[in-house]
Amino acid sequence: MSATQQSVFKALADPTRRAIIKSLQRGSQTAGELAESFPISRASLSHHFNTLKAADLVRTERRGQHIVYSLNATVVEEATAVLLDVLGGGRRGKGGREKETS
Amino acid sequence: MSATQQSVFKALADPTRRAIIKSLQRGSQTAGELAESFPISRASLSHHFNTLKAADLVRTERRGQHIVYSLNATVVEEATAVLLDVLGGGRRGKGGREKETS
DNA sequence: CGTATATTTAGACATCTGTCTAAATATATA
DNA sequence: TATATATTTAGACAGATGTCTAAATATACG
Repeated sequence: MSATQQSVFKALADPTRRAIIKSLQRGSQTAGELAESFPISRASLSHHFNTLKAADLVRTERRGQHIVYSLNATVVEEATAVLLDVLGGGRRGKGGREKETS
Repeated sequence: MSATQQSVFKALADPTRRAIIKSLQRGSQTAGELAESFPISRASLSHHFNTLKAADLVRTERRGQHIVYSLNATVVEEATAVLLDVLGGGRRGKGGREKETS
């Protein structure tokens, strides 16, 4: 399954990471390709990649010297579902507390 | 309109604040009522309220000594739309607001 | 007015976060 | 092997975040 709900929302809280996600939505990219789109050091970018990987929002695959990043849309869907649940009217299981998968 | 996209995702990044939002989905509550549900001080809770208000995720209304908090579902919907946009394959919304409203 | 209740603000403090530069690791290729 | 390229890791640092206690503010009521 995915990482914790907490790690996903934490990852989504940074604008650079949201931009990375959005960029990957158009297709997989190597770390170097992504780096060309962002005005921060490659080391900082790598740090963001770690956060995104911890949330399972992106997957990686080595291709020669390069590492290819791709979006894991399933986790984005799960985050969407969490928000939709808040909107949904919430007659959840008989007065029971929702299990907050933090 | 709503606050920045950044303030909304920042607000959603904390599990206590997500729980507050979820609690308010069942109906408006006073600060004191909410405080009974969370094992942190009222001062800390008030701090979270400020973050949620900054994101326009909640609205307040004074009722006597009490302050009533209610969910602003519109902003939750907007956050959902941002995530759906990532999933959607980049179809543009009318109005063309592609700018990252960080 | 004076006191009780409800909530927020102020100040402090430890921890987390995003960034950087420098160094390390991994792969490709001459 | 030696060297170049790609990416990550290590260490440092300023600023943000979440929490607390104590004090301040706002309203209600005797």
